[in-house]
Amino acid sequence: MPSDRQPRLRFAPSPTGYLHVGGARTALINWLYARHFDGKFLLRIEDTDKARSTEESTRAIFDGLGWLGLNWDEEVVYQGANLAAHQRDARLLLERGYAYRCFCTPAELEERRREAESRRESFKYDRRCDRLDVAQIERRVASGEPYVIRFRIPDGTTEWDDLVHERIAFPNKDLDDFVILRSDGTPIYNLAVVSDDVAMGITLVMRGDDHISNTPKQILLYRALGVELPQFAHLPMIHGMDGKKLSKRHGATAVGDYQHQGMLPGAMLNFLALLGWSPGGDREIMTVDEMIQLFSTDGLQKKAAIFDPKKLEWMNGQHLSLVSLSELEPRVTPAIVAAGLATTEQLAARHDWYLQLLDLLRVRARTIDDIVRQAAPYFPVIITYDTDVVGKHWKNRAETADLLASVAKALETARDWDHASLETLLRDLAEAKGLSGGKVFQPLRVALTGLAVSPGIFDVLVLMGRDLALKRVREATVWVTETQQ
RNA sequence: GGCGCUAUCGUCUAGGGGACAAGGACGGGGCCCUCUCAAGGCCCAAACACGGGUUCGAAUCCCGUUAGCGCUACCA
Repeated sequence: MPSDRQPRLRFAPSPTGYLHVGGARTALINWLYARHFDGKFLLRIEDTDKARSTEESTRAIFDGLGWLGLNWDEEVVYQGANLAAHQRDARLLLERGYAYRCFCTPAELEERRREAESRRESFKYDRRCDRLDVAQIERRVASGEPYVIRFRIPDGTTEWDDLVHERIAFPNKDLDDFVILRSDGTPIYNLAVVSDDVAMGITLVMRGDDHISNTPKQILLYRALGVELPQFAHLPMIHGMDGKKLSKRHGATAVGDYQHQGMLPGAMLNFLALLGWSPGGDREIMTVDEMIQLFSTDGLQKKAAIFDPKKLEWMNGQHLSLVSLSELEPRVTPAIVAAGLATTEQLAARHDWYLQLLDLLRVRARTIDDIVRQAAPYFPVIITYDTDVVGKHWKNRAETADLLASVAKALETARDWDHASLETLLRDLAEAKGLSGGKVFQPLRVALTGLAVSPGIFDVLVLMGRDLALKRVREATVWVTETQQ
């Protein structure tokens, strides 16, 4: 039984695009299994399709996995490098009589497929080349006629106990004598996968359930090769909101897209894990370590899950507040710098202040981009006033200009620039003017931040500092005065 | 067409014969808190696809139907 060995799992993407969220989910579940059961998680790049594989895609896979923190335990295996082994296995199967040469050309096959279709029959290779006599085969091979190697499907039924589904069975009569080696000597997917999985000592093959129909073919290959079978687990697909397989038209499908949208890797992992796995009960928000600890194949889902970006955002907001500031800082800083608000050096020079700012802003942010947007007013940059907000809180320009001028004057007199003092000062001002707190604080918030959303107004003042705060209020006063009709 | 997989609120899910007039979360609606927003608290609407069995009893087990999805290459 595979269970008495140390579990060895692999994630085997083909480098033909970006790291898709579905792929990332598959990688994550493999990784969680390996980490929970103290096994090994390996990475294999399936680059045998030279035409579609690119180095850029390979890098994107590394980057995506790296960002998510899904580290692999041994050197990356490139399938293309195992060509000789694949050919050797194909040869072996031919010699042992499990496979045979087929001289039918792609054009002939296509023709027969079309005929079958017109007769509304399903096409299956008719094994005509398996009936060729030895002398004829030798003659055709000697003449240099191209041929492929086909695997001969035996009679019977092929079945296995899937870790996610239960028993899955395929009558062998429904299986086709599939090609394992092309006429140019390169291997076909199913052969390459089995050959590599055997070589890598994989004990559990966990992949998307779009591979279910490949599994009986692969099991037959394992048997013919005379090697021990791994366990299989087929994970459900991820669909878009319309229930169709997640694709480009659903918007962001690459892991990198979410990285750039300001998601935290921990939140992404948490969200992806819950798309097809549940720890049971009502548990939802988890750190990576908690997921590893809680992981169990019992919670694996059979049903395809729909990717809901809304829930991802919510979850990211939860993680934004949950992670330590030291973990958050390096995620946010590059975005702050990229937005031109400050340089890394400037942030380092006011480190305590910066952390305080982050701590205050993260409460009401759902993405890192939200934090950056809200952080802008605290840096000496030009801010703009949101039109909707102006219309709401600066409706009467003359009154607003008057109010802001009074606020500025009051703030100038502040002896101590701290929360308590400022609160006393401004509440007194409101009372003197016969206004409710909100009538003063809201217009002031707009003046300071240009936004309707911010931390408590006194925290904003303290964090902004006397000079910048006063500058913002004076500038707002001028702006209000100049824009009134 | 053939083969396979799947089926609980709009979405992610709990549940695995009696604890279910089905629980949690996102999203939606409302209220509270409050200087705003977020967070938080409280409340509301919202689901066992359908039909047969098995059983004293079915969301749960079995069969069928339907629907969705996947595969059906000298792609991976």
